[in-house]
Amino acid sequence: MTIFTQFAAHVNDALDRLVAAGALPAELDRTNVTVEPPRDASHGDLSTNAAMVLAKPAGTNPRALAEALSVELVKIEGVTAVEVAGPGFLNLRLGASAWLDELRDIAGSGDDYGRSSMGDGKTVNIEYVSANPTGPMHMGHCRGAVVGDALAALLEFAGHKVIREYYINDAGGQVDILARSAHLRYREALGEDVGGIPEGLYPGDYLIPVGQRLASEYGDVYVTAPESEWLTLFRKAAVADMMVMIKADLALLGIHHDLFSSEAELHVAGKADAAEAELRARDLVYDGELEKPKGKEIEDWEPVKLPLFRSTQFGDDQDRPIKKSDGSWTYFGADLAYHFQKSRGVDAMIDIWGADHAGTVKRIKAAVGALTGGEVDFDVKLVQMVRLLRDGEPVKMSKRSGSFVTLAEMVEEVGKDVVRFVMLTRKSDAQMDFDFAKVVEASKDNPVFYVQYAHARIQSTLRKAEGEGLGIDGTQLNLLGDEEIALIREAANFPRIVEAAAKSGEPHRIAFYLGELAAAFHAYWNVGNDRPDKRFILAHDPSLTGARLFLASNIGQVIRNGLRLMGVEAAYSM
RNA sequence: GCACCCUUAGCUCAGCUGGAUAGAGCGCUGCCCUCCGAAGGCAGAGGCCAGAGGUUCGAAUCCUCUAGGGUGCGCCA
Repeated sequence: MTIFTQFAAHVNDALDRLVAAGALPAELDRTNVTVEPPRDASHGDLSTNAAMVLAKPAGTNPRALAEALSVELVKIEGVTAVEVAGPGFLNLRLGASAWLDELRDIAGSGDDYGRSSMGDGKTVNIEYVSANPTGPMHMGHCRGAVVGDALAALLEFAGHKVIREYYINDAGGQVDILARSAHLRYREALGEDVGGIPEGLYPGDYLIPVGQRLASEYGDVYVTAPESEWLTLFRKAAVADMMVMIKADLALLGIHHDLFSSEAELHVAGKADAAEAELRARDLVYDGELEKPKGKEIEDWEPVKLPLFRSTQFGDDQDRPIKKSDGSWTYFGADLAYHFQKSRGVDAMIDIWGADHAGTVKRIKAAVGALTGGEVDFDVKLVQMVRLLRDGEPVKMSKRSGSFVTLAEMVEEVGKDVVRFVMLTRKSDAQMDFDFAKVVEASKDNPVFYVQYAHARIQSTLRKAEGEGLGIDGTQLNLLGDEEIALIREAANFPRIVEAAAKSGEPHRIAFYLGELAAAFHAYWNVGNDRPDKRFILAHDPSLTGARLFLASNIGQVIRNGLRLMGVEAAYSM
């Protein structure tokens, strides 16, 4: 229970008393009643919109209801003043003890401060990364990976049971190309001069060891054999190697999935057929012809009869095929089956996709909704592209096809924590720039540095105090004054931010919140520049020092909790 | 042609799912360090929230249209 939920309950009780007194009808919908800190701190500690929300249905006006409610609110313990303001806001002022209690609560909860039961133990499957198993992770995958991972941690902290899943696209044409590329490297490993890598195959050097492994395992058995004899075998081996590489890349970012599911195995298990049968039974799949696509000249267009999903019923501009003319599954068809399968036994599913797949969101949501009968919440979160810059100039990609800035290179240059933090400093549906020079700058306009610096400053202060024989003391918190309580007020927002971020699926809010908390801490710190009596360590006053160190240490706790949700290690020195 | 995302201070972006006088950093202006708390601090200027309608006690936030920018759009993945 936080200070906000606690007083929300008190406000609710006060409304009950008005109902009991006959001043308010009993059956009013109170879901829109909020008890929040006002934006402007001068308005008080807490603010409720109860009078404005309830006045109309109660058949009265906001000001009158506010006056009546204020009489009840002043009776609440801890409330020192109630004002009716503006169009009918009720602003509450709290005594210092309410905030000091919250500070004690931070200390008592420690790593669990901010944890919420909002999710009610519901199981959420979150699928993210799911990069094609054809090469190492590159920077394009990075943001989705970080956002997905942070969201998973956030949902877990907010009371959900979370399954982190990676969907391996190991059944499409691109893994056949991978197999052929591996075959070429295999021949190369056996001493053949293969020359350059032909157009249409993956040129990356990372396939060389795959070829070597295949060579040592099978000798020259498959050198001249027809593709049909080695394709499946090589594909499987190459995909396995790629996944080892991808997992290693992800580990560099501290990302570990609980579940890796394979598209190929899905087909073997007949899941796609089952999904198709289900959809046909509901007349959501039929055999029909596709229209010729607009806006693009296609020379070899021929109408063909295909099994189509009725996505136009759900707002798509045309029905979409689930199988190709050769009878194999389209990506959409397989994806549909995949979602059908993973919807079993979960309460909600979230996919993190790159914005380039935006066009397919509608149809997959429609299909999943139809297959699950709307029983499972399903959301697709799109992550926009990242532009890589260095000192404001776009980073040049190598001209050679198949070459890109890899995730490993990014992490190597700036570090895991910087990559993770920066990727969370924008709303995920807005594009962002990642400037290699700026993200490591030690200055105030670099939020990574600014937040870490606050934490490091707190820790070094605690170390310094210890060196002077002064320690944390939470027994005389009443020595803390208004400026210190302002800091507690900021820290106390953390649980609300966690819930709001989890509910909206927006982990970036944690990053921005930490920036604000750090700013509040630095501001307080800076008061000590001019006024030595406001410094944390006062050799002549161990009691006040102890109380302030208690405050500082718990601000540090909140920063750590926030950083942990982002997957970032807190710095203990800079 | 169509779909999705974006448009808030000179620049880069927040804005707590509809609340009060729209915020932060950078940049700009003016002040503030002869070690030990200036990789900084304080104050100020700067806004028709792209535009137009609508919804209601109340809109940057929700709906519709328009204009810009981005991404994507074959049975690819």
